[in-house]
Amino acid sequence: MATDDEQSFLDQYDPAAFERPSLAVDVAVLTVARGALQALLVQRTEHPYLGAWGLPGGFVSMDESLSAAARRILREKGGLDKVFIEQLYTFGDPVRDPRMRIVTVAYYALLDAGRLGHATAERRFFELRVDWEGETGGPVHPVEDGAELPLAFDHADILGMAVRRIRGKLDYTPIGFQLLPETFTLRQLQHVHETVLGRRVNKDSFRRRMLASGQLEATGEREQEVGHRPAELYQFARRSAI
Amino acid sequence: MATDDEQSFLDQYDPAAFERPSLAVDVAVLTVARGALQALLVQRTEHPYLGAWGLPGGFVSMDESLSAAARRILREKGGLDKVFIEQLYTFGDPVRDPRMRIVTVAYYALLDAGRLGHATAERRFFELRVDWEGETGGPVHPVEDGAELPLAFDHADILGMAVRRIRGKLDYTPIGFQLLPETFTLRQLQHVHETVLGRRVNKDSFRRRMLASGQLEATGEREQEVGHRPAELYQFARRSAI
DNA sequence: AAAATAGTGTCTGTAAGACAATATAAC
DNA sequence: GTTATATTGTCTTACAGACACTATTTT
Repeated sequence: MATDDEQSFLDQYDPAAFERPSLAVDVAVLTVARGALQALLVQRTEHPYLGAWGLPGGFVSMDESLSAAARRILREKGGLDKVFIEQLYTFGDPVRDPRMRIVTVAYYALLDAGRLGHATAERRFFELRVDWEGETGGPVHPVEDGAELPLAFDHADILGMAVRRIRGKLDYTPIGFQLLPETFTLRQLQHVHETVLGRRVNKDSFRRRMLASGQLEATGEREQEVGHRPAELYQFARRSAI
Repeated sequence: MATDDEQSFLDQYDPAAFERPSLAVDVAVLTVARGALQALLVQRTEHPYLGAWGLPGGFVSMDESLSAAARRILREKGGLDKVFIEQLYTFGDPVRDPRMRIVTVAYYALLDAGRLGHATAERRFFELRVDWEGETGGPVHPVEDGAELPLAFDHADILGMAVRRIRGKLDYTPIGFQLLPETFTLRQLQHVHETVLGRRVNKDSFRRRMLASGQLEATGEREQEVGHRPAELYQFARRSAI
């Protein structure tokens, strides 16, 4: 394929010739649990921000794609496998890290509350406080005992971006299902939407809209032992039917 | 601010200790002209893809932000200043560049057709062919004399992502105005929307929706010498009034 | 006057919000 | 039966699409 010219160029090319930023990946792992939006945080074991909480992250290896790096970090630092991830935004302020120039490609991951894993002293989920409506607003901080927890680096900005993104996508794409187990009731789905959006939604139109969307498939099963009339269990409709 | 421990850590940190990808920025400059969506392409003067057309791009300097790099590239390689830009997506396939590992942060820029600058042999706008509807679909190629023009690297993927992004944002954010001069008629705005979306839109409801959105401000002026009843000229309503 | 597009008014269909009525489980 | 929520049906309102009609400019 390559011409002689191009081959000789490639042979002579020195990849180390120029100084370059480091490249990292950070992942905002979000879930809905105990009626609130929550994010997975890990306690830093290195400088800078030693001991502070932050998003799981790490450097991109030379031979892995960005999404592969995100999945590896989720596995290594979050103990999580097979979760939904999507690229969020790339943060490249020259002074976002005091050590050196580090550009980070942020991803977000969505998880149903049944798969949180076990909390440890240095890795657990924190409730998020979003003090703005819709997609207006800036950083989002976790709270602990009612107090805002400061985060390392610009990770509160990354969480803010993640919340804006999923609020925006919730009504147009099937990401709400990623926050629920395999089967769920319409009430559970509505509850997830309300928690993510930070506002109540109309029950009747939510129900009609979801059923009309073609994204839901009735399983014929019903929820059990709920102290009232049990609701039908649905699952996310794979595109196969379309 | 830094503790003694942290200071000594920072002093000893060696930024060159690990191999890392190169970091570049590519910009998809889009405009609507001659009834079609167009993109600015430059002819490559180096290997790889010597002589092929591609998006203007370049490496990120150590002390500039990503958006500053995008603006610098627009100025240096596109001869453009003060244009609307927004981050699009980061492309990091390990083999997207045959030379070495290069991760690129793609931006898109929107320009009104009156500011295209003068075309040169190695830098000009090409019409884009989008052969899918809505936001479904993959790469987008430029066309020249009816034939698809192959692009360097994964730049057709970047153009595809840019088209999906602006189609999705058009109805919710005021990006349509970025593709028009300071003042414009409702027909011109509708024409821009139709060209970007790749489909006709209903004139009456478009007009009602735009006027009700509060994003438009009548100037009191009218278009001149058009061979029919002249339309009112509008401008994008700065948020000042809200 | 003819041509062409701007702009207004009205009707219809669709979907959301509101609310009432009925259904079905646990207790 | 009581309680609590699921599910269905109906009415109202808001808005998009469609279409008819009037307005205003150039030729």
